[in-house]
Amino acid sequence: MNDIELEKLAGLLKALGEYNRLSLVYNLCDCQAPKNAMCLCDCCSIDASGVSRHLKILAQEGVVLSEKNGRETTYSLNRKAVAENLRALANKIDLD
Amino acid sequence: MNDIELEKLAGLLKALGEYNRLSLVYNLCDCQAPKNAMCLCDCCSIDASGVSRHLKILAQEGVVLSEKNGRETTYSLNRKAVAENLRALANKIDLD
DNA sequence: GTCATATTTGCACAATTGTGCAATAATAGA
DNA sequence: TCTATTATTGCACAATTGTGCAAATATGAC
Repeated sequence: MNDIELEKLAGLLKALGEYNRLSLVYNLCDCQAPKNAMCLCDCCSIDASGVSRHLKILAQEGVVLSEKNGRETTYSLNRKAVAENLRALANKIDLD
Repeated sequence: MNDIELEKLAGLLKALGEYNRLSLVYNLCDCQAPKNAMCLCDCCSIDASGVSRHLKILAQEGVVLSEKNGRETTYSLNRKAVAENLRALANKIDLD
């Protein structure tokens, strides 16, 4: 693991390591279909602009995938990628 | 997963989500025996006080275990606990 | 076109964070 | 005792972060 990859992994963990963002991720875990931002607003205690910014960060770090449909943007978890990164780190720390 | 647990998990991820701290963790991954702080200083570009603070944060979040032996404190990864948390999140995100 | 809905952005601000340097504490060894 | 080593803490400061509010943007519905 080189510096760049480490930096990238740190970015992912940092994105997940904020309460409201992790709440968004948990919320998205349980839904099959992508959700729009308004819908995701309900799961955390901040206003729409804050949710928008958090979703942007999550998208930048590859945690969520966003798709613009007309006037709404829907978000879904980038499940495989995120899980893979987390498992790789877990295995590095503790092979079983 | 209730709010408290989510907060705790966010704390763990946040602790891991900083470049120098993640470097410390990676460094500890590869060593069998606990390392002292001076030794760990070599793996990141900050001074001893910074390393001390980062290790304190990692210890608070349960990432590392510390043991005071005379004038040195040795650190080791809390492997099982950290890996378990990461795998639990990975499974939540992408059950396979 | 107008209006309503969904989202983003600009601005401000308080709070937190990461860092270095110097001082301090704690302790082993002479 | 004195000295060297290891680690932590106090202070300062720049940078980043999370947030709300208001304005702006985009687009669908009419």
